[in-house]
Amino acid sequence: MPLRIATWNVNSLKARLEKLEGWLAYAQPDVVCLQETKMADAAFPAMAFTALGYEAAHHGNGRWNGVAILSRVGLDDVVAGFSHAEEDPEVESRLLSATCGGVRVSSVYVPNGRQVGTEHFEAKLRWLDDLRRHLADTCDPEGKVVVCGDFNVAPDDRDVWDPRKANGGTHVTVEERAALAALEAWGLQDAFRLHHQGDRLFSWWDYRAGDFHKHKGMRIDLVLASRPLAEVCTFALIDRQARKGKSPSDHAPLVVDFAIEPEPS
DNA sequence: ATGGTAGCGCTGCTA
Repeated sequence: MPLRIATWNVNSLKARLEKLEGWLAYAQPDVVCLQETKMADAAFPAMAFTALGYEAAHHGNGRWNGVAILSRVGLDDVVAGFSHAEEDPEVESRLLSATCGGVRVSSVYVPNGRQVGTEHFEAKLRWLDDLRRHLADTCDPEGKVVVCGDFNVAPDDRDVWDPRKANGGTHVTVEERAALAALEAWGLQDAFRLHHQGDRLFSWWDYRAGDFHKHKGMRIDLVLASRPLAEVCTFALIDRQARKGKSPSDHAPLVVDFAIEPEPS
């Protein structure tokens, strides 16, 4: 059995818990990275996941952001935030790391950036660079490392519904793509692209204006894998079914399989 | 079509 790792921006764990529970039973992931739980740690429904066989860790402050990792192959050495916490960017709770079955897993929720040219956009670029530094400080790219989450960057024009219309907006700028490329240059590969080369294979669609049904979205949810894992990546799928039905998240989950045996914790 | 929807939580912010 391969090790199955998934990532899903659930856009409120409280609103999505029932849907997530059903999806876990259906997709059978070993490790799940969640983003936008919009929850405080005290409200995290750990018991719901325990009942399904998952250990869980959460890092959230309440109303916005919030990340979690669920694992049924062990959950050790949990760390919230960056290794270098000079300016304490972790007030926003966008990064959580843990070792699961011998894989160093990070769940990331990269800042949206709002508008190009604003302080929020600059903060997004700094955050991506902080993530690169954090990984370089704490991980070996020749080891088993995955960085999973909502990167709020569409890696290239195939990942945007209309590159011409998106031009000038966030998620598609040269600067954001360069920051993502710098992460990859450290030693990570976009696992989805190891198995799919097509365009318009999106993971997020705006709730507004019926964008999902117009196929107007972006691929911004990624699993980045170090070389030893990328070499044994056997499967990758964006589960569009989970974006349908009653009360969906605006993101679909991404599922990736690696042909490795989980190491005991 | 510079609109539109969802979540949180109670007013407007974030996405």
